[in-house]
Amino acid sequence: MTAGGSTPDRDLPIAEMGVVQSAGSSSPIPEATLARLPVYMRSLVEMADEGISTVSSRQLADLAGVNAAKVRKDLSHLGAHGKRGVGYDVDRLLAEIGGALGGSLTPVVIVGAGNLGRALSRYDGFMAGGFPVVAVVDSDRSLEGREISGVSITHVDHMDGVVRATGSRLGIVATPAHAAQEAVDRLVAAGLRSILNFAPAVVSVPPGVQLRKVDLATELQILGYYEHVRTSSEAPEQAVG
Amino acid sequence: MTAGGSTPDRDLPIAEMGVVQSAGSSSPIPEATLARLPVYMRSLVEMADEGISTVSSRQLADLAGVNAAKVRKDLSHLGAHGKRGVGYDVDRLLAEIGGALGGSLTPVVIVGAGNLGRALSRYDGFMAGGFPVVAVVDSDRSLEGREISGVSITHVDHMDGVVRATGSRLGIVATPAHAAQEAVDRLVAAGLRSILNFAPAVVSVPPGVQLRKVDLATELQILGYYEHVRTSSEAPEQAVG
DNA sequence: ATGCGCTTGTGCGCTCGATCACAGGTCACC
DNA sequence: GGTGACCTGTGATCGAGCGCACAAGCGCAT
Ligand SMILES: NC(=O)c1ccc[n+]([C@@H]2O[C@H](COP(=O)([O-])OP(=O)(O)OC[C@H]3O[C@@H](n4cnc5c(N)ncnc54)[C@H](O)[C@@H]3O)[C@@H](O)[C@H]2O)c1
Ligand SMILES: NC(=O)c1ccc[n+]([C@@H]2O[C@H](COP(=O)([O-])OP(=O)(O)OC[C@H]3O[C@@H](n4cnc5c(N)ncnc54)[C@H](O)[C@@H]3O)[C@@H](O)[C@H]2O)c1
Repeated sequence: MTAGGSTPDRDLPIAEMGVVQSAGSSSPIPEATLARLPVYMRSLVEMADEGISTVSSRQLADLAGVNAAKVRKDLSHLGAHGKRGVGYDVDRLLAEIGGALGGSLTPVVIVGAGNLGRALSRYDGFMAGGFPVVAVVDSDRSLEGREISGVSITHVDHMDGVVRATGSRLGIVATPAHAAQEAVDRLVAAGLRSILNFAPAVVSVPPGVQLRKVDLATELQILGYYEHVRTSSEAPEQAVG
Repeated sequence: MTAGGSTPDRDLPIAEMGVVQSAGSSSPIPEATLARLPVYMRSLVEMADEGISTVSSRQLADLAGVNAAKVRKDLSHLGAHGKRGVGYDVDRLLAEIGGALGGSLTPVVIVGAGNLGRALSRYDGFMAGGFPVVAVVDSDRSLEGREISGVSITHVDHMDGVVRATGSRLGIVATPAHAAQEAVDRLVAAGLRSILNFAPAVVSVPPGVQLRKVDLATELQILGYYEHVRTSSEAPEQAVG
């Protein structure tokens, strides 16, 4: 029950945990930086479209809504050398970030063709971002064969074959919570090593499998907390001057 | 996020550092803890359903997939006193967490009734979690009046009235990226102070407004990065071929 | 050639979160 | 009543990440 990949608890060999070492050409790249690279990329694409060829860390920081020093440190992680006194070359930066993030297409399989699964399947932003949805599976046989934006739904029992046939490298779980662990297990069994889970359930994966979760209910509840605190401290009037 | 509200501690003058403390009853509760409370809550609800009345930090930690000490420290933040040698009372803990997170219902308004907005509107988990979707607005007049799970779509121009009439306290932005800033501005103008943004755009809000974002594309890209690093370090021979 | 303004790259201190470890409290059982 | 197993609450330590601030590099105007 203790999630191996998501929360490195006690039993994991610490040596293997942290980052993905140095076989490739790139450096480790810290998570926090990693999470910002796509944001930079979006801003850079916009600039490139406008014909801007050079950008300073300050400008990029403003567009991305972060600190300029952070931008510089982030970019330094992927060896992107800008010119002092000038800034960074937009096109080169795009290439560097793109390369660091994986560059080529990463086909995605979605498990669960309900409300959320269908919305995700139809989302063209994934395709645009290099993550084409090439397969959708569900346990509901009545959905079998139905098409969603060019991809026909397959029964979850055939996941193995579908994953292999389509070359999916990344799985998205959009099943009810009680089926999430099973869905994840099947994805892992099919050979996937990167999974994004939308179900509000704690699932465990074997070591070496990357599991991330998107917990919308939790996001709402965090906002709800602040809302609650605000209203209960605003109501009793401004006691402190 | 140039947002003044999204990361309170960073943007505020250090003098103001303490969070919301003064008037309210509860302590500040750190973000990291806040994000885990809903997870604990889910596990606790399950246990309560099974008739379990007492839980130790170890048990809860296993269910939530985290460290036991972390559970204890988290719970200590909301003054939830367990009994040494025994554990925590499940029902009391549920009440305490529920109270800390806001307790009562927090009505939600969704901006943008496209793929994602409709999926979110139909999601009954929000209602179950205390966040009923009481309003849906869109700029597309052809959607006006159409119903989604009991809520009829209103034109975005009437947002003010709808928000007031429904008592919405929390806004969800599910518009295209280019309309996100406008949507946020309108929500703020309507009096909302807590917003969850799904659009992949950097939006800014006035100080005091809580803005959180859910960036699905970024999640995929982070996974894609690890996938990329793994494959390029696992199959150096095959890749060269 | 030289000075000046602009920008990068990064060392440093700080805060926050995670984990360990242990003292102190509780209960069951004999 | 005493003993031992168990569990909580928290001080201490460690690491990640953030932002400041500055030295070093670059290019243009003169
Ligand atoms: N809909 C939303 O907006 C939303 C928002 C936040 C979180 N979520 C979460 O996302 C998940 C999906 O939500 P939804 O609204 O799409 O639910 P849904 O009930 O509409 O769809 C779930 C789908 O999963 C399929 N399924 C069930 N068991 C399966 C299995 N073992 N293997 C494969 N497929 C299986 C079902 O047939 C169904 O089609 C849920 O866990 C939900 O909590 C949804
Ligand atoms: N669909 C997904 O699964 C998904 C996944 C990740 C991110 N997103 C993001 O969520 C957002 C919505 O995605 P979608 O697929 O639902 O897009 P969509 O195009 O299907 O829907 C967008 C809706 O917003 C409405 N809209 C446009 N401008 C508006 C305005 N100014 N005020 C109010 N409403 C307005 C449109 O009329 C439309 O109904 C996008 O930013 C997208 O990038 C979507």
